[in-house]
Amino acid sequence: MEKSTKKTTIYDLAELAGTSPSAVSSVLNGTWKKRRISQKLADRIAKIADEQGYAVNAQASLLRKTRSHIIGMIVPKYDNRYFGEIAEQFEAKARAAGYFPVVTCTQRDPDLEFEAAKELISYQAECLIATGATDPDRISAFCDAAGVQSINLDLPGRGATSVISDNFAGARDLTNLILDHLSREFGAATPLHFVGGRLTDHNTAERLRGFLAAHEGRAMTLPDSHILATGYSADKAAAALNGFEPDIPTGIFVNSTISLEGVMLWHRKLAKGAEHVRFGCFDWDPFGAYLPGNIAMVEQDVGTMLEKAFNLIGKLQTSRDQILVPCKLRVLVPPLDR
Amino acid sequence: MEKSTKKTTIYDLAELAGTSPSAVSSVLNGTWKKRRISQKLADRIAKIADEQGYAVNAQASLLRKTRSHIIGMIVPKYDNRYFGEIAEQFEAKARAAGYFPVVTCTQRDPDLEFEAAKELISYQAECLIATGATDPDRISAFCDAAGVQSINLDLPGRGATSVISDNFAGARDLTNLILDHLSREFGAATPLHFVGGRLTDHNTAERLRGFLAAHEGRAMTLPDSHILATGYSADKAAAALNGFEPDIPTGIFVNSTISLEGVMLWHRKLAKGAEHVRFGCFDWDPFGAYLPGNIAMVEQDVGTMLEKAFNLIGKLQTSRDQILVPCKLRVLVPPLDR
DNA sequence: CGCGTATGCGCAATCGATTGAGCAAAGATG
DNA sequence: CATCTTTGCTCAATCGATTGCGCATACGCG
Repeated sequence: MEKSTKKTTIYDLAELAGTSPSAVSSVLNGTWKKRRISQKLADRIAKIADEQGYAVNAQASLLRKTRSHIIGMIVPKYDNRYFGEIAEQFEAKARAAGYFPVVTCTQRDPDLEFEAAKELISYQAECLIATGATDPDRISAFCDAAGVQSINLDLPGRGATSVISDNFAGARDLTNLILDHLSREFGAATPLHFVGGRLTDHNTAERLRGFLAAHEGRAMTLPDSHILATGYSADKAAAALNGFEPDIPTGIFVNSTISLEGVMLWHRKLAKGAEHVRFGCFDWDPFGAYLPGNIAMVEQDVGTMLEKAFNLIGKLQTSRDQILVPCKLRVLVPPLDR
Repeated sequence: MEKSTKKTTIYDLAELAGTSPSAVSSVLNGTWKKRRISQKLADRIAKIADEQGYAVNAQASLLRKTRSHIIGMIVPKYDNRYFGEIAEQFEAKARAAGYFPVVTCTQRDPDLEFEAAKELISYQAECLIATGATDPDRISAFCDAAGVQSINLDLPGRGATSVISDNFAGARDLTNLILDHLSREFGAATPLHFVGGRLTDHNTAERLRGFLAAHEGRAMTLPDSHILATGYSADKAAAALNGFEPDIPTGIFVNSTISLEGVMLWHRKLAKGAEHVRFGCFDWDPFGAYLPGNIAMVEQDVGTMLEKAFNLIGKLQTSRDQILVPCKLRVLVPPLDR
């Protein structure tokens, strides 16, 4: 056990084993059979390396090699289960495919996103998956210039192939489900409220489109005042609903779990009428499923989305397509009789 | 826009700018003033680098430099808000301190944990924070051998300084709170049930100790059957409670949010008695706060824990201390009159 | 003009691992 | 014994950026 601060290198090991650095290198990276190193020497080197607590210097190694096997992902937040699951499954799938995954969280900050992307490219990432990026096109443009493949996940861009949820269909189905439920439970349904998200954001726009389509399909006209796209913040969602005291059965389409937190803040403070509020949420959370009044949640199909994304890796991207992945509608209430 | 697959290097830029690689290097890494490069040449190089979409090769750069500024973290899962918050705050604090954070998720798999630690050390990480590691000592031993500092977070080890929550005090306070609440709301309290976790696990052991201490403090004897440390799985927690139909006011100490999911599974299926079940959970989840019957949650103080951990970085660890960080008790019910 | 100092920049060694090429010795073949 | 093949290993160039050192040229000053 040397106490030197310098790390052990293959040159140190070579000296200890009385052999050359190239022999050490090939033994430790598994190419020794190809290089006709004897089993005996290989064993000796491996033993010494183990004793010395040797770890290869990835910087030196990767500098020489042609491929890094690094694959990067940018994630905006870890404050919900969706991105957590994306990160976790991404890492698992990447490792299974022989990659070294590096995930970095960029707080929905466009500049940080870009910096992080640049850093990942500096580390010679072979592919970059930008998840929920605020400015995906800037990232894909830089990746293009650097000759690195990029893929958009969750939010589409025009600079690279995008794998996204089918927000329109998911939102339409969820809206229909809430409306149906209101009719069955209370005998009639009135137009829902739409809470959360930003209208300039692609996903919110698509979900609103599905929301409106469901209402149109029933020839229901939706008052403008029912659309409360207040952004991604619990407080803002709660503030937007503040003062709203539903005196008839009422349904709410909640856009994202963070908005759901806001809706719950409002809901629990309702003096009256809380018992005939029903809602559904576009996004899944295990505890969301147990909230009083929650009818259904839309779960995005993370596994399939990542599978599609991984299938794109290495393939020449011939188009800037959007790959739509259907969502799973999780119904939380027992079916009512009709 | 060259279409070559090879990446732009400082040599390419030097040629384009009609200067030397050393000038390019110093301009791009900010040391050009020290090297007395003229503003004019610096501007020209910066412009060309920008046009070419140049990104420094971190491998080459770090190989030459003495410090990597990389700091690694190992996280077991992203399936709850706790670890998500740890990862997010770690990255933010690391960046603020000028580090390049790399977080990797190891699925509670001891071998994967070790492999990931080794990889991070290969990348010349200067410090490794092992969060909730299954086998922290193996990791710190390897870090020691490689001359890399390691810190344990959330779960203690004997090989490195550990920053952990004060599980004992948190659990004792939560238990007392639930017992108090039962007394006030229903006039009397009976011994609680303890659901979730593994008794061999340090945190569960400490929490159980706090749980028992609170009962002892009231001279309550706890039947062995009340301790259901069924591991970290919602299904197992639900199964352990299966058949339990409380006919008197009942309190449950839920150890971790994943167990809370199981308790809710059981609770919502109760034929009767659900209305006098009260529980508290050791761990925080925003939606957990809105669950019917939930009295309080214990939130671990992630910010302070990470602060303490960051304060250790670079400091010579003179001891293998445990640094205890108090938890925050989040009371979810309005105070009852006495 | 002569000498000292400041300015601006390039040369070449270096970091640690990888890898094509090649050399020496042992073994096989006739 | 001579020649060819195989075995086992080493040499040295290389990846791209960093950095100590040193060489010009320009400038200041008496």
